[in-house]
Amino acid sequence: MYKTPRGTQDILPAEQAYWRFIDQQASILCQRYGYQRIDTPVFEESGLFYRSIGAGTDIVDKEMYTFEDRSGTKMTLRPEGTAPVCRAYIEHGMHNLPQPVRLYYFAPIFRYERPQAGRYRQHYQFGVEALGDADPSLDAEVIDLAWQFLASLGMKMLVLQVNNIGCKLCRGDYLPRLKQYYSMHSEALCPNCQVRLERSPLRLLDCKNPSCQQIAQNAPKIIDHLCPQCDSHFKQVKGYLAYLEIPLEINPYLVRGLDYYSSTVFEIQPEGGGAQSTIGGGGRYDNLIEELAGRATPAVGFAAGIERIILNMQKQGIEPPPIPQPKVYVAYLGEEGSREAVKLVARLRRAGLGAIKAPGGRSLKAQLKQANSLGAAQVVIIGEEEAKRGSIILRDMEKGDQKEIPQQKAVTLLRDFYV
RNA sequence: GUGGGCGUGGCCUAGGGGUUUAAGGCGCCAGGUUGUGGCCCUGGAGAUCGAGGGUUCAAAUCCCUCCGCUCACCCCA
Repeated sequence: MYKTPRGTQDILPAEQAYWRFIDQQASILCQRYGYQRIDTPVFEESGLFYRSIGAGTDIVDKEMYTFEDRSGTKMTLRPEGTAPVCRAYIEHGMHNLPQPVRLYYFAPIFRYERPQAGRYRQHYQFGVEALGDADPSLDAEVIDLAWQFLASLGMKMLVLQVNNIGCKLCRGDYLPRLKQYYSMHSEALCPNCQVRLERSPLRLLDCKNPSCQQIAQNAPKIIDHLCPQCDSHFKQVKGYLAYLEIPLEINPYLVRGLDYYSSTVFEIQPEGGGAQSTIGGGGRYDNLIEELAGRATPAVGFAAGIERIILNMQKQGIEPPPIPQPKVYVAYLGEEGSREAVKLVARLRRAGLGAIKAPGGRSLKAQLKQANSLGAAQVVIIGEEEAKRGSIILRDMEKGDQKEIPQQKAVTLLRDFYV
């Protein structure tokens, strides 16, 4: 028997209410904030991700779904959303639009990882990107949007962690200090961190290994070594967030796993969340577009994992609004009844009212039983006699009473009921 | 990639060598008289007990291998 590939899942009708709800809240909010939807291809040339996410990151080194197409071009299933949006920004000359350009996406993401709670090989992310403006208020806007988004879903007890990981300038000064400090403790570092020391020293700070964490405690923090510009930027972002009344924690160890981030970075987690608790994160990537196209374009963005959001909604007992089901069920008896039922169901549907016809060849009792378990509020019954008479029986399932009415009145009556 | 737990009808579970022709609950279908739901009662369909191999007179039950699911590490959304 065929099954969903490892780490993927079917989103069954029973779960769709969550997805509709989240999708709706996201697009309503984006509209309100002036972010426009963009959809990019599910796969891109592999190079885009190598150059943006960075060799040496887990994503690029071991998590990408890469294949050659028939022409021999290396393609990769999108492992994150920012780089494709930047590619689109460049490709379509969006620097000619009023800056910043505000975009959002809701798209599947692919990473070859061992699946576990809240982690999938195909998962969905809702993300926003604001490209073409370096103003700190834009950082705050993106964080605010992220925060309001989660709040609009009814999520509570969220923690926002913020850090600033500096620009090239700060790092030029800071990284040597960091490396120097860590070189003194290199024997005590985990094997991973031995490698990080050379390849991505910043990420030494957020190693989860206990002994590494101890070392990190006394390590110089980049937050204390920001250049005047970054320092001021960070202060302003914090200031704006205070005006917006968004509580935050400064986490000097927060470093994101993608190389393109600079300056502001942030993550949102549920309070006391365990493994895979991060439901959203983002930050500035002021150098990414320049690296991809040569034109300096500051930008800031955010992305949230939908599956993790749903997981947390369920943990918090949040129920999404249900997806409306047809309220009218048309039961019938006999061939004549079936004909009339088909006609009536069609009339109802064309009038914009949800209706379903009973399956064939069942007793009236069975039909009513099904109507009940489908949650129909009104059942139309067309027996042979009613069919002859040109009438129908309209049964209110909640009250349990019914009346016979002329067929012509059915749509009108049921429409009233629908309102 | 590493480690733990688990694999019995669509779902949840019982059974841990012979009394099992694999049991129960949910769900599905049908009946409980003539054309009427929700409760109740009765019946039915539906399982090569994850796969392959081995031990044994006898395996869902014991052993091995593989596969899958799941949780955790790593990393991330």
